[in-house]
Amino acid sequence: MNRKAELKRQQIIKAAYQAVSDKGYEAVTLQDIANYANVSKGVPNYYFQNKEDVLAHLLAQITERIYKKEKEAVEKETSAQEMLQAYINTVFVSPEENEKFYRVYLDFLAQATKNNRYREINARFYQNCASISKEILTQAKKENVFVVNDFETAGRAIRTMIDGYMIQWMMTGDHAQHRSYKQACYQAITTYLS
Amino acid sequence: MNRKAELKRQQIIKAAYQAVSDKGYEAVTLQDIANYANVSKGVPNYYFQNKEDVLAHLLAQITERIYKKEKEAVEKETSAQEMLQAYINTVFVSPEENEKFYRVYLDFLAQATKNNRYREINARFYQNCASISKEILTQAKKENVFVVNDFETAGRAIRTMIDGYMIQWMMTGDHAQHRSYKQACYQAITTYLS
Amino acid sequence: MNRKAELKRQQIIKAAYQAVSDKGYEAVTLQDIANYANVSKGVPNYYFQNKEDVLAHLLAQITERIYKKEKEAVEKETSAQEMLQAYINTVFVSPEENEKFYRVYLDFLAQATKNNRYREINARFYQNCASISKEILTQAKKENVFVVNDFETAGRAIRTMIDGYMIQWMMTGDHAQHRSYKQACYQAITTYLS
Amino acid sequence: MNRKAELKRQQIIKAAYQAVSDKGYEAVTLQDIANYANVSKGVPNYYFQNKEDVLAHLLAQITERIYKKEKEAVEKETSAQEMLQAYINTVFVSPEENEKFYRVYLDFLAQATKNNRYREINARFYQNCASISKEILTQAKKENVFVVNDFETAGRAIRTMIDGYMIQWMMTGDHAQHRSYKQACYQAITTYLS
DNA sequence: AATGAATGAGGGTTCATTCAT
DNA sequence: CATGAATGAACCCTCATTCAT
Repeated sequence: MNRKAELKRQQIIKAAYQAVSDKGYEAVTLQDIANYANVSKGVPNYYFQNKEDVLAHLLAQITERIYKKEKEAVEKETSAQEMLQAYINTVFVSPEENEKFYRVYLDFLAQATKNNRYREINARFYQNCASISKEILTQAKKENVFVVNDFETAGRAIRTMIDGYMIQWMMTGDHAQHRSYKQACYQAITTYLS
Repeated sequence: MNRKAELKRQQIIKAAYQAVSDKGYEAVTLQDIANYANVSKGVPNYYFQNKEDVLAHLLAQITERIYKKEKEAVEKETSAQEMLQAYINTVFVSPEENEKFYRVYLDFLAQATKNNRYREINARFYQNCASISKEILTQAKKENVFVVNDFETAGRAIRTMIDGYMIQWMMTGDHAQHRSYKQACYQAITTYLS
Repeated sequence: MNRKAELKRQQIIKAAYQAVSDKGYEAVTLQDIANYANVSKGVPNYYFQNKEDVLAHLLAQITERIYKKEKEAVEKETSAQEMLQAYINTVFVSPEENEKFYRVYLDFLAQATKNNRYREINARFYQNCASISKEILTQAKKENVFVVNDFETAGRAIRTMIDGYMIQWMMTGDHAQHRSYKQACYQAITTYLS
Repeated sequence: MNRKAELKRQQIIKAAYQAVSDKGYEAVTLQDIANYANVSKGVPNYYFQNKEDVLAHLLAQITERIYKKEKEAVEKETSAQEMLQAYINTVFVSPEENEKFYRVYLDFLAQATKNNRYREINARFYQNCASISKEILTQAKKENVFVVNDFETAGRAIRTMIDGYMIQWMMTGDHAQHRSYKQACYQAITTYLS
């Protein structure tokens, strides 16, 4: 039975992702989430403590998924250059998906400044991202491509540029510029690492 | 009379700044703003069309102020190195002020993905920031310190790193690390430009 | 379940009838309606789109009910004279009921000049009233009592006098004069038709 | 000085007429009235006790004016037929003016069922209207055109038909039908009196 | 386990009224 | 006299949450 409950929770979180992406973090209602999940209004409250609890689980899940996708993509490659490229490609996957994810993620970042639960979830995400950078940089060192000693600092810089460029692209509101921001991001990172 | 009204509007915007910083964009109420301004509930609506109007004025004002401060600080200096240092110093002015500003600013960035008015205000801010970078890079070229040809791309990279590092620092929630993030940011920019 | 909901809607409309009759169309609040229905504040909004929706349903219902009552009463009779008498008797049913209904109905008439939805509901009511008059006049023609050829004109005249006398009686605010206004109305109509 | 004050009051009442006619009794605000009168927001409250006081004076004034106009028009004529015709012509003066006046007047009638002050003002208006009818009927008796003994009853019937037809016309919302309702009204009255 | 009716706090907004200037 | 800034009550409406079924 616990198995069934977990499925239901997944269904609700998935619906919440759609709902928040479409309506926005502040505009979304539990009714919206229930509608997207094709369940009745009381269900989200039945499977979660309250609205914030649903959204916190959503944040935890989407950051976890994104991380796994990025990690997988990077680990498929062998050379440092390819790994970095794969990383960036997976982050800048497509205008549509990026818009959807970052709309939600930006809302969470904004909330996280006042909400410790969100902050902690995001901290884990950052750590995970750092581990990806570390993998790439370790390989780069082996290959003697980028010679970086302080993995932590460089990893932070990489994520900084990814987030920074993504936000700047989001602010343009222009899908057509997605490719150029992606390239600029890749360029900036390699320039930085060289 | 118009003078007095302008002062009142300032008072309300200032109160809104405090209120949004404390409660967050979505949680703040007109009652909160009125309370922070020590006026009655109806006053914000008397001086502004509606809640969004108050907040849009707030965004416009804080971005404008930040820009002017940064510009002034940069223009006081003569060498490119000092200009960049002054820029970063002004951006990373203090944990307290940065926390206050970026709490509000992050909220607006999140909103801007769904609200054109905010998006436009932010676009102007980005342009202004680009003009500061340009000034620095122009001087750098003269001095032959950083040799950058594409000012736009480099300017974007600079702002990207500033925002990126600031957000990462915000997510730590730790005032003590402010200095180290500032240095990392400076380092990353100079590394990138070299 | 739908059955239950319909009952609830009826309950709210009935409460709205009382509330509007007591407080007036413009003065009545959703809170009033909720109070009269012995439900909480949110219920009217749960069963209806908004306040106007409640009131439009109220208008539609009371005009429909009045019409049906009048029609039934008229169709019970056989001679034209009796039919007319029954019509007038049903319209001028009692000071209490008339006061209640016309308080509400007058409010709606006043609103109808600015609100198309109300105007249309009233137009249907007028048509229904005209059909009653037509039935009476058709019978009268058979009996050779009143010889009227233009049913539409005469029907309009009948309703005109009914509404006109009723409003004049309302303005007296005097229940005791109800009978005399009813008689005057009947007299005026028969005089007009002869 | 009292003279000047009276002028100001007139100015406000006139503005209130325009404002109520345009916005409706329930929608009109003191700000609207002040705007139409080209005075500041505080003025209506300065010259009248409160909003209702303004509106009560408005009702008293417009009914008085209408009565005087009707009376004058009737007294210009000599024969009973012409007097009645002049009466009806003055009442049904034009679609525009009638719509303006009756929009306001209907609102007042609706209010009058719950507001004694309005009721009394309207009662005086009805008396005045009755006196006009009486004049006409007196002349008619002299001429042996309509032989009516009970002036009060007949006068009431006349006003009933006037109000009734006017309201029915208002409900059509159609300026083009104004003429036909006027004729129907005249016809109905003469039929009734014959 | 799931529903959805019901609650009621709290939001933004409007506006009559007051009152210092 | 006149202004219009300020007040705050009251409106409609939304929605998270509860709970009987």
